[in-house]
Amino acid sequence: MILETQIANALQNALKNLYNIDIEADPALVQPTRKGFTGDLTVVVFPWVKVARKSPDALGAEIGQQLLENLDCIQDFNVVKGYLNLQIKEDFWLQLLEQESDNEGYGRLETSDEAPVLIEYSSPNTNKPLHLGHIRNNLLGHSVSQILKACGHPVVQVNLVNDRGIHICKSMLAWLKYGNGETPESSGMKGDHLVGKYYVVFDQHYKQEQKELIEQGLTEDEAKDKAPLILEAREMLRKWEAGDPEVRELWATMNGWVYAGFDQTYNRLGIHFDKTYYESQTYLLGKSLVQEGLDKGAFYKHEDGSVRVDFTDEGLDEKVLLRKDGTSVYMTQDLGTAQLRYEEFHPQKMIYVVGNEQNYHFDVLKLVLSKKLEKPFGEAVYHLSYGMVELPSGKMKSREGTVVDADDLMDAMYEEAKKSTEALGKFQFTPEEADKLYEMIGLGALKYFILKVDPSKNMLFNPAESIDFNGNTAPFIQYTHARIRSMLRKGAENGIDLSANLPQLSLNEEEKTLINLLYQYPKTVLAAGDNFSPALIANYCYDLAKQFNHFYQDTPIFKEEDAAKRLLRLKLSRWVSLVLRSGMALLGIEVPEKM
RNA sequence: GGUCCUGUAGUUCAAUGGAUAGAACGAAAGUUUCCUAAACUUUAAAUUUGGGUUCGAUUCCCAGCGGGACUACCA
Repeated sequence: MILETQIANALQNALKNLYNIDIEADPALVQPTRKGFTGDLTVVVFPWVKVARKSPDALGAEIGQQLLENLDCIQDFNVVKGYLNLQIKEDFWLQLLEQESDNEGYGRLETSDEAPVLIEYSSPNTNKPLHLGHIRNNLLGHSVSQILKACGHPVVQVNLVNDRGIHICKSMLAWLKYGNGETPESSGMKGDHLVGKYYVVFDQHYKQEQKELIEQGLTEDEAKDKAPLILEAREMLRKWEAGDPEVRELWATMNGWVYAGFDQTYNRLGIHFDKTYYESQTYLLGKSLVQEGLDKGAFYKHEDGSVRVDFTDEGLDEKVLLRKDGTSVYMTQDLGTAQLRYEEFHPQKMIYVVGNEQNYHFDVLKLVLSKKLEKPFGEAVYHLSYGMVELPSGKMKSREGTVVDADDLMDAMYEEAKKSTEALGKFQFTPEEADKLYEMIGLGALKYFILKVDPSKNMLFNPAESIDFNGNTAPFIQYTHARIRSMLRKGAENGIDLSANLPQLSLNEEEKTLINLLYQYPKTVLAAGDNFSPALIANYCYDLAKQFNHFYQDTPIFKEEDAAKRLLRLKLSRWVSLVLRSGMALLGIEVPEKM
């Protein structure tokens, strides 16, 4: 941002001096020069053409002349149709290279001591294993956390596990009836998958019962409501809420299986939480807030006994906050956890990574907290709303069995990575090295595939086509990194000292383009933080790797006879490898030394 | 019905209101006695339609058409 800020300030002065125009010295007025034009940075002068009463070309020339005279960093300028293109002195680029090419923290700010940003993500139910939708959630949450840290914010990552409710009772009941005491140990099944299996078993039997009842003359709705299994499940939930020891014990056991399974999946994905909340431990808190709102007259008791809030004047509907039987709904619980988190962490911001199907819910949550309960943290609530992962057949539906299981998908990616690596047969890896590499490549490809898409947009996943390893993918970037690392090892073997200083020398086009691109990295990290968008980092890494490969293709390094040029190119390569590693780490993706 | 989101090459994705709309996959054609060819080069191929605002619109506004979500005492 150094250049942009300097130029923006000089631009402000120039416009004032030349035409008595006042503008904000906004660094965003200075943008990278578009490919195909001469220059490094560009100012668009159209906005001031009218006020200055000059032609775009004349205006650009006059401003350019002022900047040239007043700024040391500018070498030259040219004007094309109102675009003022500035060329930066090579000295600036060379100095940047000398200063930053071995800085592993390049592009990252020191953590400040401001109030933390709290980010909730994952938020699974304990009645079924994680699927592709959860993967997008988890990857986004983790990556945004890393990006915010890199922007200097203290971050607290939290999970909220929905561990109670009718859905869990369904799995429990089916296991009691049809499980024959099956456990993860006895079946060799991962705990979350085992519990998920009985959730499906429940649904199958439940459907069968409904069918029979309909044949006896009941309507579909009646059958759904009167089937013996659902009555039993409800009874079980009632017992759970009453604290029945047997039900509670089974609940604890089966949830324990699920947590063990989740932990494996989380570990493999490389994510962790600073704190995990459980709905069973927090759902009561919300009720006191609902009471508080009732006392204040912010909510009202409907004639059927439920507590509701009216937002018809905000263009929304009325929303139930407490069921007529006094039990809590999702909203009740979210009110409580928000309060709890505020008291525990006093965060400047509370980010909820939740799919866009819940936009309405979070509009209401925020309104209730800020407008109705007048909580100081209401405005801190931020819904990081992301798009659905769709299959060619449409949305994933767990009940219809059209889900892509998270563990299966990771296994498949590993196998793909293994297959491609073995097909190339380039290196002899030990079994341990190979295993690590396949995991790195397979999961990298998966993570990148998901994170490169703008979070707010829906995306498509086609299970029939495996995720690519070529083109705009993680393996492409990983490969570029590995290549550079290999060069650096060779350089070290040949006794090239990368800490030596560069003499005065000039840069070729390829080199300058690369340095210019590396200069963009810190800005990109900040932009990714402002927009909560790992996609910006992913696309940056791809551009950098692509540009490096282009450079590498026709620029000799070890064969270069001029030792100074050789040194420059190696330093530049090292810098690229560090930034690639740093950027990929922000996405939660590791890069190999060899592949 | 109401509210909101969305529409870019055959396909999957890019483009703070700025220049000639970028990539990748797929298709066609090339590059290896040379630092890792999971690479590189070249070709063909796109802004849903109609208005408006603007010096300038893929981007902002309005309308139509297409797709999706929400509109639960589920989460």
